[in-house]
Amino acid sequence: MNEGRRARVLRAIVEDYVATNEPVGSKALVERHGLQVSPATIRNDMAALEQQGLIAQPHTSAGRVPTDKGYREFVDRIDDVKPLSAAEKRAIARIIERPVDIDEMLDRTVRLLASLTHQVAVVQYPMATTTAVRHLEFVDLAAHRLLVVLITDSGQVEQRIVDAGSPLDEAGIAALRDAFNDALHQVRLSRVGSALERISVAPELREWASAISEVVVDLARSSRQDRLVMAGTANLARSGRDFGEHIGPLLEAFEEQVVLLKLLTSMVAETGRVSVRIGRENPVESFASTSVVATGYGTDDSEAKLAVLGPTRMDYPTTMAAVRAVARYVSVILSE
Amino acid sequence: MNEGRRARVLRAIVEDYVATNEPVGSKALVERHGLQVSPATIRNDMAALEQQGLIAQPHTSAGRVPTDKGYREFVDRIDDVKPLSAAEKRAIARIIERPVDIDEMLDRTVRLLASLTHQVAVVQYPMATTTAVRHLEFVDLAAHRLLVVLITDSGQVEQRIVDAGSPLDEAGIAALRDAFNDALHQVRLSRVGSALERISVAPELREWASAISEVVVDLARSSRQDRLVMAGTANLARSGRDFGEHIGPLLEAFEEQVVLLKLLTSMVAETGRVSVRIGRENPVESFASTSVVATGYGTDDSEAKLAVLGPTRMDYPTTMAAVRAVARYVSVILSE
DNA sequence: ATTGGCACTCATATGTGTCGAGTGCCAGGG
DNA sequence: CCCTGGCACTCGACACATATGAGTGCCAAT
Repeated sequence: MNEGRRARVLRAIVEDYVATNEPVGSKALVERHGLQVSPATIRNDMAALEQQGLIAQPHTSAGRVPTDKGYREFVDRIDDVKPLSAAEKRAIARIIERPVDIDEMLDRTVRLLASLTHQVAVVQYPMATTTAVRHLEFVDLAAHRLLVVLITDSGQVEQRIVDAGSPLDEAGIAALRDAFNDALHQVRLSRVGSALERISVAPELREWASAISEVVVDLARSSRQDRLVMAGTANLARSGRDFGEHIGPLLEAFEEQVVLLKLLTSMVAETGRVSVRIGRENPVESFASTSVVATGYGTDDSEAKLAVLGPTRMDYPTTMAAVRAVARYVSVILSE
Repeated sequence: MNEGRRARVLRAIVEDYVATNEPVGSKALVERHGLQVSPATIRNDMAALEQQGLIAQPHTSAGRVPTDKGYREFVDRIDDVKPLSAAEKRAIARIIERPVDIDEMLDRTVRLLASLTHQVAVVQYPMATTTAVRHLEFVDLAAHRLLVVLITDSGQVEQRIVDAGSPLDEAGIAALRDAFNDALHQVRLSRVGSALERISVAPELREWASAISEVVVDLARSSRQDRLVMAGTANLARSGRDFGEHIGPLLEAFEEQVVLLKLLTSMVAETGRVSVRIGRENPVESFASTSVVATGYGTDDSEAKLAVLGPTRMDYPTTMAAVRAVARYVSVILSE
């Protein structure tokens, strides 16, 4: 039995099924793909593929459909990711270039990715590991409450409210502001914790200082890293059938950013490499018929992930190409 | 023909239809609602109601279904909004109280509203009209680029990048920072524009100053007002059928925040009053079978809107009660 | 104004038969 | 050993007919 042809058959089945969303039979296969053998031969191959668990038939005497394992095989065999068309490349460059700020850029990026792939796109906020504290600002909100604003030299701004019980006057705030800025100016986010250990303030400010320290450490650690932007949920409706109608739990999972974040970080994907999780390969039950195509982006010192989510019956080559291309463009822009 | 009973019949039809999602017939009505008349009588009433365009039948010899106009009548007749259960009230108080910051609070609020109503919830960021500038911070990002951070005394933080072509050194940044903070400290957001007219800087900083001014004015004007938080899209899947399967355009509209914002602001709703738009009453085509229950929240000087979106076939009393209650609680918290 | 009776409508469910795509298997040929 | 053509078989999809019953509108009687 011809080994190379069997691989071609699998590829053909995946492609046809993705294109038509109908189980593909032996006859249609030879016609649409110019295979130089008879349908009967293909049937034998298909029987073998089914034996290996790569394809399955929805019911007796129907065509074959790829299984998760079949898609996996298919994806693993893609060696040269097909490049995007020139038009698409231009679109990417045009849309992403010259962003107003980070939020704006991520927003555009995620929309772009969604519209390129016709799927749901997700982008994680990037965090620069070399990012350092630029400035801390304290704003007196009302009695007992202080707004802490952390500005980094990569242009991120984080804020949180601190409430330490005892009142605080203008002079106190000024003293704290100076103390913290002295201690933290130009300190990397990853070192904020240790830098704060040797901060010294007047005794009556101790309580506030420790409360603030706690918050600042927290801000520095989780700075945006735990946020996601998403777009393209409307595309879910179009490909609704593909999820076996279990679209509800999926939408829920999408809203639960924690789940998505976990999923993304669990996909190792060193930058530049596109990794794929297919259907039940995902550790989440509601993703049983969902695939995730993810990759890292950003520069060495500013790593984050972006991904596309869609039905297992998805155009993997195109999606992977889009994900890779967008990640590269964004990385370039970010490194400037 | 008994006038009062006819109103009761309409109410009963709406309630039953909302509960069962099936056209309701004359017989079932008398049974489920203990009306002391025969089905034939109800049929006469129904004929009259249909005459007025309040109800309709999907096809001959099926039960009746409320029309948009019917729902409208029903909603207008709700005088005393039924209060929430004690348990629900406690849940609201517990979830919203003691927020870490505004973002956190709005996030919680919108999720709460979604889970209370089992619909999609939307909350607009509040803007205090009396809010004033607390501090402006300029961060040097790279050559030619400056991050402008605006901090208000209500604790909002806004940022944007300015790029004015010519380089700028540390001293220049410091000069600008001082000039702008002098001019704007404690100035209300609504007056930022005029306050900036009389700012004066060294000639070589003119170009930068005007670029920055433009950005700051923009920040002050649109400060967050144009952002929405949303939750509960998963609920769309559950009530999918109700939208006649046209769920796609709906999801699109939901992603297009501009549309939603316009819709919300077009619903006059003075604070404390819950207003309802039913189906085609909405000026947006894709909302043909969607209802919006909205209200204002916040204090006098800090107005914004929140709303619940769902199928026209929606439990209006409960939804309206939830919207009103949540708006009140949030207003109280905000005013502190 | 209300009621019971009655004929009528029509969406839905159920059953039956046909059709055809697709399969598995087998025996024959290169 | 692999490929091929042939053949019987399976079973979903579709069309069609029929039965069911909820619900209606109208009318004459109260």
